[in-house]
Amino acid sequence: MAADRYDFKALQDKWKPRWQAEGLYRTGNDLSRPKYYCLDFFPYPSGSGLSVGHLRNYVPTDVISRMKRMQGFNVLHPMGWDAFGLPAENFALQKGVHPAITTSENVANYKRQLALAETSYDWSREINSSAPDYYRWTQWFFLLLHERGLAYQAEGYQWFCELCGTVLANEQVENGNCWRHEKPVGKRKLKQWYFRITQYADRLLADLDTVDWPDHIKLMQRNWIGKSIGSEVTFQAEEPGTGARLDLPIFTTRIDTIFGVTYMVVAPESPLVARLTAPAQKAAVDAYVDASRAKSEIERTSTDKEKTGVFLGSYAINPLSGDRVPIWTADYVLAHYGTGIVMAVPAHDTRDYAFARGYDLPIRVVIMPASGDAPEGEAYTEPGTMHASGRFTGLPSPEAIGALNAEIESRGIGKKTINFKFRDWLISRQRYWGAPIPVVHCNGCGAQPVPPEQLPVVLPSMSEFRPSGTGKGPLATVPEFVRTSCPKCSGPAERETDTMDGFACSSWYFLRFPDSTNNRAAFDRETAQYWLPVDLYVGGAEHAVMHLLYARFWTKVMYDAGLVSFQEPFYRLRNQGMVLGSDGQKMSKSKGNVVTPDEVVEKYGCDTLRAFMLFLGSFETEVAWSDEAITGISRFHYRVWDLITGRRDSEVKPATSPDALASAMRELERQRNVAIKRVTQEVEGFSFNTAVAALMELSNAMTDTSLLAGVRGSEGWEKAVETMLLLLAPISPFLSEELWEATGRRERSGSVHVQSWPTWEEAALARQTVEYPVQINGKVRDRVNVAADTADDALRAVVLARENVKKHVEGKQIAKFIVVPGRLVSIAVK
RNA sequence: GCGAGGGUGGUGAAACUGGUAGACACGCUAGACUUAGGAUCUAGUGGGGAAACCCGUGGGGGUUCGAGUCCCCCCCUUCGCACCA
Repeated sequence: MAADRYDFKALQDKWKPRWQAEGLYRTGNDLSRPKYYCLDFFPYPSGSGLSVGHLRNYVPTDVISRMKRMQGFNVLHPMGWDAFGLPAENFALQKGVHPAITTSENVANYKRQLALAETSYDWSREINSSAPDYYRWTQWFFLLLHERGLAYQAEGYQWFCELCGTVLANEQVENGNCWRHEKPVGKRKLKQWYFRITQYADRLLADLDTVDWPDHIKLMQRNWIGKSIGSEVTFQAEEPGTGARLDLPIFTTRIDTIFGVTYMVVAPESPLVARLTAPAQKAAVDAYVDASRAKSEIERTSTDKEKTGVFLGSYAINPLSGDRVPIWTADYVLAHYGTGIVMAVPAHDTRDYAFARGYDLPIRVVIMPASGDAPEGEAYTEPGTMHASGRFTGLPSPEAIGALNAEIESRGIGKKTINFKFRDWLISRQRYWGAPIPVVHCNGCGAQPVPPEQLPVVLPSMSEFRPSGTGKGPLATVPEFVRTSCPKCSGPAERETDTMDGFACSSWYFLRFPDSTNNRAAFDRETAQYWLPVDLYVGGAEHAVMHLLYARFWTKVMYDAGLVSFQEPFYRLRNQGMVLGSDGQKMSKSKGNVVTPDEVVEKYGCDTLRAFMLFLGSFETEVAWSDEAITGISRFHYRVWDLITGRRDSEVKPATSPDALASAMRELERQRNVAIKRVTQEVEGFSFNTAVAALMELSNAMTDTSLLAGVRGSEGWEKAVETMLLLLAPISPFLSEELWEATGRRERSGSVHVQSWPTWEEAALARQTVEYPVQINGKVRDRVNVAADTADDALRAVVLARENVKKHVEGKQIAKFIVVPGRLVSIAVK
């Protein structure tokens, strides 16, 4: 038998090198077997290393990968590094070391810590997005998007933090503040590269129906895309002074309220403001426009703030009612949504209502509620019956929308339109640590893509790469990088000096793992065809929109280009909950509540860390770390050890009768089958905490049984031991392997980790006798034990003969007698 | 404000399509063992009560033989979005 006492340290030292030598975690190349691609979100290897919080997803995906391997799947479970990007660069700046160096140090630390948890990654497929042989292909995808008209350059306002001296990505602006300084940021107008993701809006929306993702994530994407169906209608305005006619196109989802328009609003940023301002109003309007530009985004968008605006001094004609209404500018209208111009209907829009009340503008009711009168003191925003709306009066408003759309279309002044809230993806960064955008600017030929055979455009090694704050990236200061020749005319030209958003790197990395060393293509089509889409994708909900939307977009572009045959990259998605410190707060160095895998493995061992990560609580909810609760798992491992190594054999007592022994063994066999079913289904269904509980129940049942003489060594006992170790293998790999060996099984059939996953028999789950609680008028009054196959009539007779039942039924009428098979008996009396 | 989650013992949590609320643990209580340990084992542990019973899943109503689960109203809380016309 094995060592006397469970010694996790010794087991780790023993098995780690053996498994490595045996190549236990290498992905199989037999493409005829069914595959399972289990992927974790692409991590940024941060300087602070892993806390146990990071293991909240790495352990569960590892457990599933291990179970799937045992179930006969060819499993791809890889890991790589999202090493390009602002966090990596900022960390390097802070340390005063080149990001290539900090990145490789951080990666080494991450790998060391992941090894502590014995995650079964196939490290031969490791990738790093900052390596030239990776970003070469990121650039290649840029060219693909460019070739398909999906990458373009345009002037745009971008967040700019004066304190950082650089532009910021949208995701680095939190509530209008810079994430590093918590100071409001403004916007600067710069020429930027964009990806035309909005062209895929409809498909990004529709295909959400085809994937197995959490509903709230789908919802967040739907809201982010923000599809709204409405109408575009052109109003006519008169330019003050010249009297020239000006088109004022507006977007509305409520064209049925168009007869209620009492004024128009143009966003302050709109160039139309200047043209529509009458000389008498110029001073006031200019002051207003300047003031609103100076406002921070929070001030502007806060909903409870009073709405402000200025009359331009000009008027527009409502093409349907013929009304002449004043035109205002007000910053509650956003320049970038719809046309940046709004028809204001105070009677039926809460914002217009608030504004109209503030500036004493007329309110005209044109929709009546189905019952009663229009509400006083607020806008009526529900559908209703058309009122005071010319020939449309009397129609239900949803019908009127169709009729009005037909009307404006036939008159050529508008049409039904769809609008989206989200915008094209701004990908240029005036930063150093990213994939250079593979474009060359030529005076004669304009912006030219770098020919694919010239990739990668290598990021030059620089010692001074601090952002300049000039709106030009650090690469602009490297003449050898900038100076080049035009791929088209061969004349002198300059390289683009912006780098790509880090999200570009993570938009295709899942395609690289199946074929991570390919130097002829980003991926091999046949291999990709076999492995993709990803079967299970696990990570934090903070990427609900950005990364998951971008990756879906790239996948669809690849599909359109005929490169892949699937339209969605991630079939099944799950988000883990956060692990808080034992004080219930987010783990952070400054709070001193960070728990690292290092200290836990040192104190309790890898198996206990793994099982405890699963046992903490349900997978998707937030949980607090607990130093006390982990002892429960630790004890469980000790108990399993003692149970199987027979350390408690001295306590064995003879069975009271042969019957008692036989029925104990039957019960053990039932429990064994229950455990197989529960662990299998609960791991599959991400209910890891109850899967661990199921193993504890099996262990408890085995403990009870093992104390009877004649159990140990019996066939039934050996089956139970075997099942226990197989079910435990994905969760506690060291303990199960050691016991597998100690019981002679490894010698016969190899590692526990290469065994077939056990299966259960449905018939073996049934108990021979069933205890029925008896409810009388909803209260449990008695319990009866009967054979499981007792017929309802016989059961009724047994129940009614019981003293406790008689007591409650006597002298009353039995209105109902309900038997829920295997569950309970319920009697209704009156 | 809008949208989506969530409120269950002293604690973390279980509970399939409406079917014994609290599985599994932590903690606690009592006992055993003892080369005295923050170890291990045994028993108990939702609250009240000697018991019969009564009460109990945020609060209040309802449907049902039966409600943590379904319906209506309200409170608290976390997370998204935040003037999207």
